[in-house]
Amino acid sequence: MVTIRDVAKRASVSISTASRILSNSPKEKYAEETQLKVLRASVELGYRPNFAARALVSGKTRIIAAVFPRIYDTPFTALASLQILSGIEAFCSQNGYHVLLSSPRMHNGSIDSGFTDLLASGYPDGVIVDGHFDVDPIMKSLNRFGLPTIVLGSYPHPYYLRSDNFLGGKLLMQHMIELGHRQIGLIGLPDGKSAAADLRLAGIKAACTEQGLDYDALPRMDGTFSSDSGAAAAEQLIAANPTLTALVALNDRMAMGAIRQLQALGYPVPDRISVVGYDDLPQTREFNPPLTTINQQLADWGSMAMNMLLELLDGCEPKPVTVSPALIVRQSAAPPNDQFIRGVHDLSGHST
Amino acid sequence: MVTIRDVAKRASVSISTASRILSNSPKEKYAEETQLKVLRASVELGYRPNFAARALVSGKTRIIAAVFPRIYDTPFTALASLQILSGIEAFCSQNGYHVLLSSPRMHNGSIDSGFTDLLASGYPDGVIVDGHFDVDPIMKSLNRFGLPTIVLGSYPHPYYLRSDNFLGGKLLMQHMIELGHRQIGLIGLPDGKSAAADLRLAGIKAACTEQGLDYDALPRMDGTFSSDSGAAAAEQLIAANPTLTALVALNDRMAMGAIRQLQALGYPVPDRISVVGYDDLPQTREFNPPLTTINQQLADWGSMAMNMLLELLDGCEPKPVTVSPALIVRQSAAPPNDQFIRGVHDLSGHST
DNA sequence: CCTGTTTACGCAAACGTTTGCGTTTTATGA
DNA sequence: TCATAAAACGCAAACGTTTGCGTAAACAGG
Repeated sequence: MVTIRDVAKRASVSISTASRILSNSPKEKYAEETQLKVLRASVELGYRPNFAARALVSGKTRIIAAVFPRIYDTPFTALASLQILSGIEAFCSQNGYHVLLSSPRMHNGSIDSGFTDLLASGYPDGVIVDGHFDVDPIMKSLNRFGLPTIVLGSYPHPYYLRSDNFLGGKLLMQHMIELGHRQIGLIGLPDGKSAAADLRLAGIKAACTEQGLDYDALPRMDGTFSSDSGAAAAEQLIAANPTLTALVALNDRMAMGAIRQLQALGYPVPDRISVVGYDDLPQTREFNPPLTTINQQLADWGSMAMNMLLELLDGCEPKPVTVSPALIVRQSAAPPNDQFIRGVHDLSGHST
Repeated sequence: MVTIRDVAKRASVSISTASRILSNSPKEKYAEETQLKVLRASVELGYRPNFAARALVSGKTRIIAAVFPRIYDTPFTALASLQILSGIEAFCSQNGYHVLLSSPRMHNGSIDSGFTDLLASGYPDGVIVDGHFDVDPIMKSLNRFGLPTIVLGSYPHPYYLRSDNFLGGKLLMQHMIELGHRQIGLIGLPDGKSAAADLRLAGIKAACTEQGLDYDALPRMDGTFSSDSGAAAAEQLIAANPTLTALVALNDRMAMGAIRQLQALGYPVPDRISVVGYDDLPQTREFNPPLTTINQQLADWGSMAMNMLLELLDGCEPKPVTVSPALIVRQSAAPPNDQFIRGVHDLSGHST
């Protein structure tokens, strides 16, 4: 291994001079000739600063821990997490940071000791936690060690980055109402199950109120996030309310399940009934029909979170950020089709 | 920060004694009383060894770099990568290692300098590279720094971990033949495009030869990995060969596209025609019908790769591993159905 | 030519560990 | 009781950097 000592010797300067030139500390000035000597020696020897030594003296590792508790459990949310991770990593590699991936596992109630050791050993300079799940024990550990932390999602924390789920729900419902739908079924989630879902529903309600629709009169069926639960909810909703012209699901998976079920029952989407989702999962683009949904701009989250974290590392107080989602109009929602509505009872007889 | 010095002082022993007891070096023996004193002092003060100092003196960081070049590009292969990553991380956290995630980006032809800096700075002790894509420039960098490396996939390397694609293809084809299919269409990939695909085809051919089927006579249409290309291939195949009773696709995405297209054209799967894929993507389970496919045991790859890497770090020569894939029988393939075969021309008239 | 200031650079301590070797204490044997 | 061996522990160097401070050289003004 070629050390800074070797470089200094070859350039016939002292170690401190070499160090200062190589890490171009801003304050000091050096003769141009000296700089060149050192720089040349450095490349000739292929010098690479030893990171451990740097970390030891500076107290900074330039490592960021990305804590994504359940990234491996559920393939669907995993893709969303990956989008965020991608942003984090891109930002880090451009700014000389590195990403340590950590997915702490629960060991009969308490956290994986590997995780706490990681935090305690002065390893990462800062942490970005995916707070979309229940991360209470994790946050407790983090607080204990006082590491600069940014939280993604709804978990309460002074430095958060989250999506405006209220706005998202509102945008989605506004779109359906503007298309002309009045008979709208909701595929929801049980109240209190997910903070994000509750807010989306609140947004939906707000849109109704604004447009003079009675939210409480809308038929609603709750699912469990999964595609199958969406399918079941759709079947029950349409059976109980044959005049529905639209279904609003609180996530894409349930929306896709609903569409598949409706198609199987002989209800073309969107010709007979419109269905929209929420999340803009990658596969919704390849879905048939491509899904109208809400995109949370996850691709930008990584760099935004890192910017906040770097502020925090600089000792500043970053402002928490609430990201505005965007409506993505594709082909699973269309204006209600009178022809189908009149023929609804005949049509439904087709289904097996 | 509480250092080992503090612990030593509180236990009134020397630093070296404290160090040896805390890092329980095997050779030395200490009076039980001393051990207790030190251990007690350690927990009372909440001592955590400083990782940078350890790394500096030992020359080992206990960091493993997981290099997944295009993990963020393609959501589909991303899920496979995540499965592997999950295994790597689980193994690492159980063995006191940490995972540094790196997805080097190409910058007009040459690699992201952040990546090479990472490797050169003595950061990771070892590297696991996903060699399923074109990783030539990355491997060049790695070789330059001589880091212990394990390669996943078909990229040529002394220490590899790969799937037996030949066997997978063979298992898949055998299954179709055993179900009774003889009129089988292939949804392939252009020869030479992917080493894995070529081997899968070779395995398919071998199964044919064994069972007395003329491989070269099988109608084949090549796709481009994507769902849409699978749909197009299926449509052309069935149009040109109306007596086909089965389609074998070289990956799940094309298989799923094919099924969707066939269903849209009025060919029920698997009643009229069977379709199988390869990869066992997570979504194939929720697909309708659930896909019969080949599982590559990716969940085990992480720990296997890590075992190889640790051997390498110990100075041993790990044996490269070829993992045997497994046939996953679900519901997208069934025996050929004579009734449908006879009525094939009538049925196809139904499609729009 | 002398004093004072700036510029350019070097000395050495410090960061928190590990570890080879030396030293002290205790146990062993005669 | 003394020599010897074994056990238990401490000293100090080393890992590769960064950085506060000191110093020599160059330069300015009088």
